Amino acid sequence: MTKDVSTERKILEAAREVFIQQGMVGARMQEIADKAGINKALLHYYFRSKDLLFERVFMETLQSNGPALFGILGKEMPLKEKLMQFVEHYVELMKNNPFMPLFVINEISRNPEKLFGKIGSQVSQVAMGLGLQLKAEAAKGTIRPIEPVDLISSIMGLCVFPVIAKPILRPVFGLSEEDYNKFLERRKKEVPVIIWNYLTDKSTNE
Amino acid sequence: MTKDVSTERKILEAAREVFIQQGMVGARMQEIADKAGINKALLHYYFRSKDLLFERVFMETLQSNGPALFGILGKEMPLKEKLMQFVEHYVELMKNNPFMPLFVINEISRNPEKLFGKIGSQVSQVAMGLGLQLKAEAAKGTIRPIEPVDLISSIMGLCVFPVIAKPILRPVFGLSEEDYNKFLERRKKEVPVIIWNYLTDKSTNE
DNA sequence: AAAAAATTTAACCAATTGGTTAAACCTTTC
DNA sequence: GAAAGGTTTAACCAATTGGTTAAATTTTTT
Repeated sequence: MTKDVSTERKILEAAREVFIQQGMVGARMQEIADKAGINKALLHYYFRSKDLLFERVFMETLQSNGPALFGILGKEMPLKEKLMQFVEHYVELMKNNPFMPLFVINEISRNPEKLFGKIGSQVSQVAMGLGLQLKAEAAKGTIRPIEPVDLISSIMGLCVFPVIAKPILRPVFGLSEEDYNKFLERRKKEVPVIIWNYLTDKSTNE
Repeated sequence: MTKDVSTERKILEAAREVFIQQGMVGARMQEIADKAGINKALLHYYFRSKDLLFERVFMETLQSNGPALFGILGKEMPLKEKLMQFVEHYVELMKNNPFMPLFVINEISRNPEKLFGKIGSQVSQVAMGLGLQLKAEAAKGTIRPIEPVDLISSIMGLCVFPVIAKPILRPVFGLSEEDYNKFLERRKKEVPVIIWNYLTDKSTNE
């Protein structure tokens, strides 16, 4: 069954599922083999060790999503437009891969150095470009002065929390699955409003 | 050494450190015993199994922080005041326990049911109270109408992301430890501003 | 059809790990 | 000083798990 898909891909898909749900430590090679419809021997025949397999899956996960997402911030585009597009893409991405953010955060926390050499420099580049735009806009007086870290942390925090905290939020606020989905959709509109309000507000607090 | 501290407490402190840094799956009983300055036999003599020990540590973690923190939202107090106090406490709490948020989120994700019976109902109560206040203020026209989930998710997301994403943010934005701490301090002031701006802004977007 | 590569089977190994046991040794309590 | 409980030591067990091996079988390539 599904013979047209290469075994390597079947393994990678299976591994991705298991790693994302169980984490690197919790994942079992046997479970990955089962889910891929093969046996452990063949699994090791393709990817010599658990570490190598994980490395591959993790990097694929990042590379297949990171560039497109953060690329938005690097485009030549008005700030507000960037903001809306980024949030839309980011929330949608997480809606389709709910386990991803926690997975990424966990594994980066477990091994911060590994990451930076690979994709860190690209993101840094984007951050720098964004920084210039923020400075220029602030000089024109169209937005308040702000550091890129502050802005990106705010945007991502607003988007990511509802997803990673879903198991807490749903019972505490008594949300049905449908309620929760509405809530997520609301974020797509509201997060840009929150951020844009903040950026363009002239009043000093208090 | 430190003989006045009961062995039970020494174990719990050690276990807390190990669990928080390694997670439930990654933690090793031997490491906990070592860090507590005792041996594995005694460890099992006090807490029969890893599961029981973890249960105890996890609940202590929640119960020693949750009520005080979310209690703020339940107090009789102007919204803006709640907002500022909550953020101040929350960020400070995480500054002193940087591994806690990721730990809590992970373990709740691993086992959502276990939590709700214990502290979920209290938080629900607080959420309800907050909901009434939000409705009353919105009726008076002092803030925009908003659901408690939306508000709390926004506040917590803005506070928690800088902490859990620290290993990403620091290298990507080239922050020194000092820079990062300044950044965190900035959050204490800025998060309430972001939220309050959003709540009190009358303009419909675009 | 022959050669090469992919896949299965099944047994096996070594290391780790949660947990146990039993005897001895301290320390405190009564 | 006897009893009881806390603590150590050290060996041990069973289960899990990452990884290996070798031979047999199937599929693909040439």
